[in-house]
Amino acid sequence: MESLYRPEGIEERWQRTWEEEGLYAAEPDPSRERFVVAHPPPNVTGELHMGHALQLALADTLVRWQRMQGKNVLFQPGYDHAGISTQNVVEKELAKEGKTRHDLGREAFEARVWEWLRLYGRTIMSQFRRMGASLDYRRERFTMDDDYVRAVMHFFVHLYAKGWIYRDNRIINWCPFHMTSLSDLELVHRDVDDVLTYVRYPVADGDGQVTIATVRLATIVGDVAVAVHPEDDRYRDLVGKEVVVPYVERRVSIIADERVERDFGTGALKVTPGHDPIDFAIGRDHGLPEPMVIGPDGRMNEEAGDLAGLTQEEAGERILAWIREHGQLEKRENYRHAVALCERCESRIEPLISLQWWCAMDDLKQPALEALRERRVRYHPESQHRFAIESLESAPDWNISRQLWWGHQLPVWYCANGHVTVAESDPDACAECGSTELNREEDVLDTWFSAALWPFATLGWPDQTPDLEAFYPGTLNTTAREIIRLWENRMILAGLEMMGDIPFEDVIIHSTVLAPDGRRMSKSLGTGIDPVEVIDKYGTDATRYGLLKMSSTQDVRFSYGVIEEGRKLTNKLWNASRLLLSGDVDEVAARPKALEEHWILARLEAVRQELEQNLQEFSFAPAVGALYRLTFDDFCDWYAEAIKPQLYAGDADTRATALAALERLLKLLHPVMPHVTEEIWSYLPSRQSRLIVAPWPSAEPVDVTVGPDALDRVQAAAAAYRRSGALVELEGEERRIFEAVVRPQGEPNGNADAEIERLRKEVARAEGMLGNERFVSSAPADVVEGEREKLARYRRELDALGG
RNA sequence: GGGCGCAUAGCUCAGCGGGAGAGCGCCCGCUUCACACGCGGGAGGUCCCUGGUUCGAUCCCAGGUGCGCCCACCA
Repeated sequence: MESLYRPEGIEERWQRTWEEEGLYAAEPDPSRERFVVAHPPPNVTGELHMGHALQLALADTLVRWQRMQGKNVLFQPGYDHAGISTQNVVEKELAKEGKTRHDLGREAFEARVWEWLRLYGRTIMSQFRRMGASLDYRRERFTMDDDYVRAVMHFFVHLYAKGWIYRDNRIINWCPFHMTSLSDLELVHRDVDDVLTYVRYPVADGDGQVTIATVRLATIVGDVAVAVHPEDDRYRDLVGKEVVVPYVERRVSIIADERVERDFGTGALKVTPGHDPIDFAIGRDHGLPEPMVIGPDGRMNEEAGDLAGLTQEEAGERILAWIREHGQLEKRENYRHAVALCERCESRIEPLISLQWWCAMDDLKQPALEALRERRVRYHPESQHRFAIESLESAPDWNISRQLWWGHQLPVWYCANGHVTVAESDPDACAECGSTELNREEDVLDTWFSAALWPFATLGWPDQTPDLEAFYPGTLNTTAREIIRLWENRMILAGLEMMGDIPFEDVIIHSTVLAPDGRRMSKSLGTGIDPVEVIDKYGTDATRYGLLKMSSTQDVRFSYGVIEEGRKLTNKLWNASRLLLSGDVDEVAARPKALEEHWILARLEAVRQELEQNLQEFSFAPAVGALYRLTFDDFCDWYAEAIKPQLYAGDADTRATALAALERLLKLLHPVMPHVTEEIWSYLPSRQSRLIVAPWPSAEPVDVTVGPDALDRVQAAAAAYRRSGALVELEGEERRIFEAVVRPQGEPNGNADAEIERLRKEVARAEGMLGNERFVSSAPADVVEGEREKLARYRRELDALGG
């Protein structure tokens, strides 16, 4: 064993060994309690990023801990086909060849996606392995697997039969690049500099005018009304009258609607139902026509008359010129506001009316809301639980159709007579008229529609498989904040609807890892840090440690310092075991006799409890902090130093006990740092199995006759001596330990006077507090008692120093 | 505009009613037979501001300031 721990080969070797020996494998076993984590399936085209790395570190730590506790663990891996995202990647490939998907046609394009995936996709699991993630890789699932597709169709047909899936013409978010609708959750908003134009609409049959403000002049030709707030005194008399829309010179009514903001612009809103969500809602309620003047390509269409074929910008300029000529321009002002963009291509979203498939949420979400309110499913931290409930309560009907080619095609067929047939597999004839001329709906489903089934479709559902029986409902899920509405909530409602039970009990919403400068990690900003590079440099164990240590707050800045801390911990542990494992090693048995031996076993037990408490509460940062202090301060700096004389003297009991202590330390560290601990474990003569499946220490009761505070006096004396040369008198075992640990460090710096001075100040402080009657009478008894004990100890130490 | 969160040592962050802490960085001393990627010691802080509660507030409450993330149909 060399003195520097080198993780490279060791980590890779254990990852291979664990997997080959089947130690990640999960099989149904009703005799054991289960622990099931359906890990979020990454995009099939994806690469490991810091969010994945943190997610894996958190989940795998819990998984390994539970496995050591003897639970039947299923840690489920797999991929998501990620509709629009994957299609985007392959279309970019095609673009390099100067082709579009339309050049290939749908079938050839789909074949091309599969081919691309065969060559370049599904590579992320090897990176998951490098994170040490103990997923049952034999069970890898893909949301486009035949069985999974069957599950998705079953889900759709079920919801349709209940009347919860319907088709309707509504305003939707249209991406003119991808030529598809998008849900609200697939948009990003960004501030842009725009111009707000104030345009006068003359009142027909009379004097006066109404001025409206708009940033989209081109949509004027689609205006069907002007709306004002019903309680706006400025316009009260005009409601019911008509105004003339500029350029098209069409007469439209002035209507009253509460959705109009009185404070914005002039308080008058031009109503364009075809191209604005609010206008659409107002239009529907007032029974207005819904002309669309912008086509799916983002250009003006035939409805726009002589503007047809122009871009919106060009059309806007023509209209502006017309308005100027007619003296109807009031003013133009710069205006910065947020616009909606496609999250994949950042094209500006066109709101337009389109015939789409929808999933009604009102009934579907009720059981999920109940489960959340009753806390049968719990989000952590608590603030996210409230957010999850609120966002589910307000969830609108879900646009589930996408005009893409990559995804689950809707199981819907149209016959020549216009009837709709919905079936799990290709129907021979129309369910209504028997027509055999059937055309399948071309749209595919929103990726999240299939993802909602992940916890049970991965187990063979809709078939009643042994796996489904054994591993549903699951236990835990981990995810990022922005995924709550897209995925977590939908898994809960799908699980309750189809399985009659929740998919998991706890959801950990983990931190967002920001770049070291506090900005978002993103490739486009150049602020991303590749976890694989971090692993290459520091090792997987150190990276896991660092990520866990960072994970305490909602948003964390990535810090190499914390990863480095983890690396030092692996190195320290490595060297401590070199000390304890050198020489003749033949026995591992806790036979504590000396004070420090009892003490370290008590410390290990105390930290075991602290660790369990922290992990149960998903408080990872305090957990790894406790492990660090245990290893460095307690195990190495005190215990190992204290036993050195006996160790060098060849005392068999000391060594056997030391190895037993090391064994327990390795077990506590293993969930966080699996590789270095398994490597050291392999040198222990007593080992009967791999550390990964060794029993958690709680199964081995330790005789704790000496408390964790047994070395307090020695440690205080050592601190005083090192700080000032003050020699507190110690006797017997305490003196022996003091000399073993402290003396080799050389002579102290200062002199005893400084220590005496410090102790006097402490005595004065404690006396002051205990002399305060309000404190003694109102503070908790244990606090007062604690102060008394401190005072007594300070006085004793002062006496010992002759102060 | 809404929600959530954060402001503590030069940096990254713990602590969250009774002594202000860790890691890194910095300074000093140590080639001590596990580790110099180490050991020991040290310097360094109106615990963001203003009020309130309390015998006592970095910690609880209210308000303010600054920052971050998520969400959002004021055209």
